[in-house]
This record gives sequence, C-alpha cells and structure tokens, in this order.
Amino acid sequence: MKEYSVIIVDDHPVVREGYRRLIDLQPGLKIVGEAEDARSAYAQFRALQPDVVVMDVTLPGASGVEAVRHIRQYDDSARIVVFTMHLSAAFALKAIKAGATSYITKSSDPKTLIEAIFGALHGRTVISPDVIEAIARDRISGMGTGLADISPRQTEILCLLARGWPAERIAEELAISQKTVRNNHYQIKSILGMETDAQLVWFALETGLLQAV
Amino acid sequence: MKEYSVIIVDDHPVVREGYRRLIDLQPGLKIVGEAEDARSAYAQFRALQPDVVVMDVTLPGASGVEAVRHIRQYDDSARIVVFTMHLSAAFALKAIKAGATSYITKSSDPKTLIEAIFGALHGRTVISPDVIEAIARDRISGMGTGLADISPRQTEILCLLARGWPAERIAEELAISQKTVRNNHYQIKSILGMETDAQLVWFALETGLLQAV
DNA sequence: GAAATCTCGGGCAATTTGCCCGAGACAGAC
DNA sequence: GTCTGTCTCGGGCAAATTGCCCGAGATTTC
Repeated sequence: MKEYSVIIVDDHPVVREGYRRLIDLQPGLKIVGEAEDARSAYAQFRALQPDVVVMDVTLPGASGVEAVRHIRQYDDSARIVVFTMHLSAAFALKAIKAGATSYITKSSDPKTLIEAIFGALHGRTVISPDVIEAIARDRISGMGTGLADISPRQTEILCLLARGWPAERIAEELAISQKTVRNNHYQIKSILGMETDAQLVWFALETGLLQAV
Repeated sequence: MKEYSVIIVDDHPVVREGYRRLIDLQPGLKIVGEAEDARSAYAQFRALQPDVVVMDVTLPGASGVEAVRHIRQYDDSARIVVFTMHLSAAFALKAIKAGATSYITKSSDPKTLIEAIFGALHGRTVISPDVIEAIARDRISGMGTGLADISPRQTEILCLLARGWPAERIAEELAISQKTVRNNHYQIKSILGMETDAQLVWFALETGLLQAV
C-alpha cells in the first residue's frame, strides 16, 4: 500500500498532537512535517513536497488563506485541506477560491477529516456538512454573503470602519474627503441592511474580512 | 504511583484527540471522561468526580466560565484547568474569578499544560506566560480592563450596543427612554476612551463581555 | 459608442452626539 | 438622624453626523 505524505499546519500544539493521533495512526498516511504559521507552512511545502497539506486558516501573522494561495501559486497541483473552527460560509468560499481542495470544521467528526484527506488525494473536494448548511442558509436568507454586493472600494472602507477607525482617519489613510467616507459609510450600511455600526463589525467578522483576536 | 483521573471538555474532537496524546500517555494521569459542552461537562463531573477538569471556555451554548462556576458551586474543592485559545487578560481574570485553578493558552508548549495539571492537583495556580504578559500589559497601559470603570447598568447597555442593537430597541428592552440610552452610550464611550461604536464591539470582545461566533 | 458601474464629493433637512445640568433612590459613614 | 457619594434616569441645546438625493469624471462591458 502506498503511503501518502502529509504536512500539518496549526498554531496550537495540542491540535497538532490531535492530528498525529488521527492522521499518523491512519494506515496509508504519514505526517512528514509540521508548521505553526503561514511562512513556515510554505517553506515546509517547498522542502517536503507532501501529497496533502492539512491546515488551519487562522494563523498568527499572515492569513492562512494567503498561505493557500501562495502554495497553489507555487504548485498548482497541491492538495490542501483546510481544517478550521470557523463555521462561516464566507470564510469557506474564500478558502476554496484561494485554492483549497476541501474545507472541514474542527467540530466535525474526525473521520470526516480522514475522508477529506483521502478525497483530496484523488482531487475530490469535501466540504463538511455544517459548512454546506451554512452556505445554503446564507444563499437563501439574503443573497450570498453580502460582500459581493458592495464595491471593492467600499469593502476597503468597511474594513477600516469595522476596525473602529474614525471617518477622519479613514479619509487621511485613503486620501479622500471625509464626506466621501461618510457617504460610503451610509451606502455600506444601507446595502447590507445594517442599522448600527456595531453590526458592521459583526458582519466583517462573519465574512472573514476581519478576524477576532 | 497514584493515578489521577481527568475529564476533558472541548467542543473540537481533534483537540480532544490531542489531549489524549498529551494527558493519557502521561504516567500518573488518566482520562476518565470527556464532554463537548458546558452542560455535559457538569454532568460528567458529578458522575465521575475526577481529580482534575481540563476545559476550554468557549463552548457551544452556555459559556465555559459559567460551567466553571457551576462546578465549583457543586464541589468547592474541584480543580479546573482552563485551556483555551483566548490570549486575553480579561478573559483569564474572569475564568480565575469564576473558580478556575489555572489558565493556559492553546499556543503554549504542551508541557506547560501537563505542569498545570499536576500543579492543580496540589492546588497550585498556573497562568501561562503569554497570559501573564497580557495581564501586565493591560495593567500598565490603562488601569485594568476598564470594565471596572463603568457601572453595572452601563455594562448591560454596552452589551446590547456592542451586539448591534439600535438605541430604540435597547430603550424598549430596558424600559427606559431613548435619551437615557444615548446618554449612557456617550458616557460609556467617554469613560472607556473610545471614539467609535466599532471600538466598543472590540472592547466587549476583548473583555469577554461578548464572544465572537 | 452606449450603458453600466465605480469613485468621488456637494447639498440639506432630520437626527444624533457631545456635554452640561438636576432629581430621585439608595448605599454606607458619622 | 443627617450627610455624602454614586447610580440611574432624563431634559436641554449647540455642534456634528446621518440619511438621502444629486451630478461628474473614469472605467469597464457589451
């Protein structure tokens, strides 16, 4: 039986231990390397050329989604299983768009992860059921994530607004007038159907535009 | 050598697998039960009377901090090691106040967790170094969490504001006038030194007043 | 080259914020 | 008992912001 090589990427040591029990003990799979951030994940991939990468997308420093994109740019045939705690449709879609083969949540049954890994080896995409449900729910109630409804510039402004920046500082940062920032602020709330600024923060959090510390 | 019993509480199966490798393989410790939410953690504790509980505080449904309090109410001598991904001074202080014996982050070296468990058996409190640092930083730059500076009523209002509720709805909910809500809104921002409402959300998130999904 | 979209901002009424005030309730101190 | 402090609740009012409409120039799309 051929043994496939896996590298695991997660910033929490205890989770990496968990992978060892789940993956390394699985006949046919072998963990050949591990990384705890995006940079070293990429380095490990180049050095070890594993058959599959299993990675979280919330990593210290650079985003895991960036790491996925980066790895796929280097090797278009790379198989990447994203394994994360975030049960968010938008997050999942972002990861898939960036080139992830599969997207599984940490609340899933361990065998779902194993199936996803073997699936990935054959190029199959596996999305865990809870995420599928989240995506469906999202589509039904309100037309996608909403992120698609606002322009790139507005997304940029939303990002800063949600970070808590005052209009004045955003205007400086983007070199536009405060009035424009305010107009966009209003437009964004209006398009997304939000009543308060606090809701904008939650929206940014849910769509993965921003990450909670 | 006496073998101590441990129950583990975490909503992510892979993390529970990690515990198994870290704790169960450790001479002197044995995992006798596991739970994936606050309710069943309490039930398991009553049923199994373990020497130590190792638990995350972000659980589906009821907060883990509540679970800690609940368990300690049932058995004041319970030893509880909180093991979580949240590197937040306020979060840690809340857990300790609720009765946790130790507070360790998931980014810590696994042996820190093991030390904390053995420490807990002897009633010693262990706080992981990164959290200690966060607490110190917090104390230095700006007098504690800030939560102590606003009144209970204001905390209540902050909570709703940060959830994204409009003033109107808060007024209804609390049966007070919109004007009072607005006045408090202003006072809260003023006392905490925040400029925008979005910052309030982040504050509530950091202090553990609210939890990101 | 016409239509659509994005970006940028002006204008203006309606609302909210920022900041100050006072009153009633309720605690603990003296 | 009274006194003082703090909490809660809201009025008032100028200054600032929001909500909503508008138009112009730049780009993209068909």
